[in-house]
Amino acid sequence: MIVSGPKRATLHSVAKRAGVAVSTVSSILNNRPDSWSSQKTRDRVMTAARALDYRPNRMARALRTSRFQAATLVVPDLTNPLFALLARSIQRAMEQVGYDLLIQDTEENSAREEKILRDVASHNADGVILVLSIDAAVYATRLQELIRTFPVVLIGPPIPKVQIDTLQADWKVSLRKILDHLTKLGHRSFGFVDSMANRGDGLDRVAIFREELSKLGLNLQDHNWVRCRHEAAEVRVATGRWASDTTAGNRATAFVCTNDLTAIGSIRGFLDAGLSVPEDVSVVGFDDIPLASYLPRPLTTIAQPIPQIAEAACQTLLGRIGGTLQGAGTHRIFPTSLILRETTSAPRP
Amino acid sequence: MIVSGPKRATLHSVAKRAGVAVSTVSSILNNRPDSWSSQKTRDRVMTAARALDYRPNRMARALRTSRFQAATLVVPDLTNPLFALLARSIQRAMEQVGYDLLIQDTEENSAREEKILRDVASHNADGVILVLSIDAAVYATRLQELIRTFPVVLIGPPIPKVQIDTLQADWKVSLRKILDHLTKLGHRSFGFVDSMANRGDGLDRVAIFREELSKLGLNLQDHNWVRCRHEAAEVRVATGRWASDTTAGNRATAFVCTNDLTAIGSIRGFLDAGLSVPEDVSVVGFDDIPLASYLPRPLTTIAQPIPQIAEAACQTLLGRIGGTLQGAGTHRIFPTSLILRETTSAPRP
DNA sequence: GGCGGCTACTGAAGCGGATTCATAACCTTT
DNA sequence: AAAGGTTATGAATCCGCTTCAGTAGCCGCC
Repeated sequence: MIVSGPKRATLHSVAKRAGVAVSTVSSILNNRPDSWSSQKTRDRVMTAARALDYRPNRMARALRTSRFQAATLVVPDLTNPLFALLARSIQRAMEQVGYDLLIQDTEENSAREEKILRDVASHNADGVILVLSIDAAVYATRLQELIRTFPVVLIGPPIPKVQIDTLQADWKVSLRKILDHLTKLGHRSFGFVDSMANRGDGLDRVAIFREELSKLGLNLQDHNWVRCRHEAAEVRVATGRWASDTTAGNRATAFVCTNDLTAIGSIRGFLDAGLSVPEDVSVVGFDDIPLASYLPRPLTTIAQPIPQIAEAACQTLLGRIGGTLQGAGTHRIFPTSLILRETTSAPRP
Repeated sequence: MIVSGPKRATLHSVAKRAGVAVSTVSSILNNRPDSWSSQKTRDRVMTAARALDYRPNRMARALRTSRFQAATLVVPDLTNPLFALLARSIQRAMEQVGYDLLIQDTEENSAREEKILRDVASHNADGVILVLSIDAAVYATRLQELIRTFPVVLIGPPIPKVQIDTLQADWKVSLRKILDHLTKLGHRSFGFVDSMANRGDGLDRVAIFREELSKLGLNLQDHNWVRCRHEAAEVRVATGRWASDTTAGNRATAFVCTNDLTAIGSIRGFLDAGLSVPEDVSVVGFDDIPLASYLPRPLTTIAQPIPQIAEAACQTLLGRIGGTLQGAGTHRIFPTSLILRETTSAPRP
């Protein structure tokens, strides 16, 4: 259990063993494009490096190149499988290029989020991929300032007036797919469940939902708009309350939820209230977390192309870090697909 | 979007502005216990630092102190809320002491796990907290060698002959609690569902299960031992197969699962086969993930004290990193509690 | 008044690797 | 064989910070 083991090999020790200069070793090991050292020297150096099990000291390298070779990922809730999946994909993409990934969980706590955002530039990382839990516009000023000196990529909708790179799933078209599916089944009265009313794209989402609804000549009635601040816990209560509210006319026969966890909570709430899914209410989720298919009633939901989003986010961030990507913020939207399972059916006649 | 902003303040620039030496600034900002500088100088330095928005360059500090102030966490599956929760708790504990947290997900892939283990010491981190997905004994040699030069803490059962620090939940007592609860309900025939037959403590777990069972004069019959390599997907199939296997005598009326995800998959399998839970089979999980209480049938399960385990793991790791903890590996076991919900009931008469 | 003992601060040496630039070695060419 | 042109090599410097030996100034004491 001796933690301070034998001295690690350094460039210097490799150079000595190979009988060449430190700089020679450095340029050979990093195979610098110019300076083609002779094959002989090259071999000598490689052999020595291998023999000594040389690994560059990342601290020294970082100091010299002012690059950690690491990035930070900030998510609202690591516990949500969607973000875990995102984290996994991003980590995979990053490790391809030798980057480490730091993960910060804001736990959907805005004070914490603010703090993390303030300090994000003083961690062992060269840039950050951000998924915010409250409306990103709130941070407009801070972000504007941050990106001046630190590479940032935002997964979420663009922020007006802020020149930041963004990536997001196509919520509008997703909604269109959902509504198309539900109306074909015969639904005419829709509800919306928003588990994080203060979520980054929260307002945006309902707004677009309303817009799509209106194209069908429908609208979202207030009593069918169920919202609360957190995940499953509160959603369950909120949908339960909706279900037992007998006063409201024109009750929704199908609910669209902003994510799968919310959908699961909603279903629980409906069940609590004696409503069965999908017989009494249809429910559609968003994200297609792995669990969605293993629920007693496999969830109909929208799948996001997480690996692609992750990959693109990394490329963008690396572009900013390396300076190959410059200029105005880029914005990308990714297509989604509707996964039909068992929580949607025709409404009761 | 200018990423290479204005030059950040350095110790040197702060020193110049305050009109003192670099070393003075350093010792004041780190308020070194000795060297009580005069209040006057202290103020001057603080003011200058604030004015310049000075933040120590972590790369330089790391190089000098040969400490990244960061740790790695390796988990088998970030997607499992248990590990997400663990990651969150560890991150919280680490940030208390100014440490960053790197997260690596082995994705329950042993090749990947092996690779991660091999490279774990060459990342931007000072130590690692390990949760393995396959029997840790497999890595005995590698781990033995690793801890010679790199601080490691293992969350899981101790490995024979390896002097490594370990922490784990009390599986034996947990089982006792589960069996106690189930036998009181009248169950006499038990089954075991192991979703990761190759999981670190896998063998260990069945062995202890058998042991506890034998204390009650019972035993685990082979056809009631359902196992497979992965989570929900395979479990569902496996339990479904069990359920439809009519040839077996003395079929289990209650199943103990090694984790909640497995329990959820099992329930799904039973349901598929037309068995209802808990009327036909009782099911007990392990972990008490947040979702457990929101399932249509809230899950009876064992809760682990994740925050405490996380905290202790961090303390241990930091102790090794800082050298305050030395000598033989320490081993800690944490108490768990049985959470009674709705997936257990008396067996059919 | 010279000496030791303080206090309050300073100077300079690295940490390990990247990079620049001068020099050395080698090879053409005339 | 000397000049000219490559290419290979190594010494020096720097990155920003910590650390520690050390100095200057001051006080009190025999």
